Amino acid sequence: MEDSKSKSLNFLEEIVQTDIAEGKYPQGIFTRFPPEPNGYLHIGHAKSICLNFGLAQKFGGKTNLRFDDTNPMTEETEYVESIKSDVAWLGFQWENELYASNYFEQIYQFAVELIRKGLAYVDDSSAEEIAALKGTPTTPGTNSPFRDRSLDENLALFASMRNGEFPDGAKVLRAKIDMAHPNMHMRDPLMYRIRHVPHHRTGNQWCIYPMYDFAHGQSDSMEGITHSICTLEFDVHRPLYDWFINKLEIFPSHQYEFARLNLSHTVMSKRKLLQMVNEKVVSGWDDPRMPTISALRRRGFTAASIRNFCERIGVAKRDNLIDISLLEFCIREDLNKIADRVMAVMDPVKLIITNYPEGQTEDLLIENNPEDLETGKRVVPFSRELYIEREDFMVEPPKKFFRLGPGLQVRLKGAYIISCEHFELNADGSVKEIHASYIPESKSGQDTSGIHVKGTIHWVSIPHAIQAEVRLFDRLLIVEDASELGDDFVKFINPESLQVIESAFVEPSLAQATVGEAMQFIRKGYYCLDRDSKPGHLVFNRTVTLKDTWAKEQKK
RNA sequence: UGACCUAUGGUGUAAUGGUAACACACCAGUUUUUGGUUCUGGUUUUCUAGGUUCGAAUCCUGGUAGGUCAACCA
Repeated sequence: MEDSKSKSLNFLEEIVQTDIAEGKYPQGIFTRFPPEPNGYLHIGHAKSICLNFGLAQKFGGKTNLRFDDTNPMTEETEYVESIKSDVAWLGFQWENELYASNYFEQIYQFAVELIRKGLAYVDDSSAEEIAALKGTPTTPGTNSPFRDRSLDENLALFASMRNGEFPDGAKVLRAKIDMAHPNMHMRDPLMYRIRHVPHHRTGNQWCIYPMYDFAHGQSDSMEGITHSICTLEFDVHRPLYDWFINKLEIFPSHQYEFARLNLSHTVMSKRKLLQMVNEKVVSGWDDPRMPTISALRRRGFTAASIRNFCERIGVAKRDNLIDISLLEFCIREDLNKIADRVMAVMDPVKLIITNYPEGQTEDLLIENNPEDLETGKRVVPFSRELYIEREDFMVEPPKKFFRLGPGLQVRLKGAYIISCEHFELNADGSVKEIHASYIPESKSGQDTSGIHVKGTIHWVSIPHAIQAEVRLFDRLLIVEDASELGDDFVKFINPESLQVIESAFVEPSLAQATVGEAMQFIRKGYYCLDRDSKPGHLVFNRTVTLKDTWAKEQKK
């Protein structure tokens, strides 16, 4: 085998491999990604998606996309659409697009069957009463006064529930298990509740809806899901998952749990993400600072980089906090190979090449990507007056400063070596303009000057440059671990998570940029054109900075 | 004062009773017309106490620490 030396399997892959080796699933393995359509997908979901689809792909199985739409109060078609497009964008194809609501009739029949078996009963108690009789983790619960209704009465009452004869909350259907069970989920869990609420798919067809525990396992089973993977908090649900399947004597899907993804410097809970949207701390679900798939996409992350990230974080059962620098590494790794290099000056200062003829323009050819010469070259106009980055010039440069300063030389990327002659200051002491002379025989690609300079800086030609807005994004929170933070987590939002540069200057080739297209602004970072761009007003998002060892050096 | 899950460098993940490794991060150096990239090297690890064994990160027992569970949410 070509990859006999391949990496060791994760614990889920081992389970699948063992099951296959034992011939447990001759029909092949089946997984499913089961989101509730009540919000947008985030990078934590991406982990689950990669796990579910990846598991099936690796072992020749298939994966369904199933919407867990059993709560009509919270679910909307809008979310269904965004979830589908996110999963597809991530690069996965589902075998079937399914909905738990497809199974409402069958699930209802399952419930009737359990009533017939004496394993379910209709309870007239209120939510408060049920909670009161439930006990606590350390004290057993008490049987409901309605627990011993006759089979016929239960059947009739459940049918009436379905027929809409009772208002919301008047009755529920419960499994008859054990009110003293040490696992709270086994203390006669609710199976059905009454909700006179239209459903985004079934409309007014139903007024009773199955609970998660009586829908998820049953849906898995009906679809022949062999390996139903979910996050750790469902671990305590597994005995119930198995109990229903057992008593119903249906296809035995099995549930396995893994630890959810936690990312440093961000929040992941739907509640907190929603809070930021509602409090307008961010501009929306796809504000590029959000950890949602749609935000990452807008920010310039590639699907490949996210898949790669999910691969690298691995999967296990212990709580984890992944450093966001790994995500940043993954996107840099990908973009380094595929992003064309261009020049953009964020904080411009004027540079005049004193010995370059006024009015002259030179079309320089500069490689698009030194990592991939196949990408060819582009034309970049050069002239007497340029913008360079303010931080690339220092009036009193320290020893290890390889850029421009009085008497210093640098190369202008793809152009000439220049020598700084003098500079002028504004009234406030800031640099107004820099005067330098160029060395004609040092032209990039045909340099006969014999001069070697330590630094190369980027630039744009003033008469040719395009003014643009640039949005610099950085880590959302100033704290690593947000898990301990309450609603006041917004206090810890990084004030520099968004900085807008209204007037940056980019090279003219960027007039042709398309929304979402990834590019590297040389020496600055990876960027993409935002959808807010309009003709005459380009808006760029910074996906991630380049690694900056100089900045690190300076902090020392 | 319950049930269940978990414990390996700074962060993750491997090692499936036989030399604790890989990635990120960090630190050096190399390369470089991006202080990017590349390449090389380095620092840093088995929660604890017993037990089984020729041999334990791995198996057993106790302890400790963290997490999950008491929605008519999923």
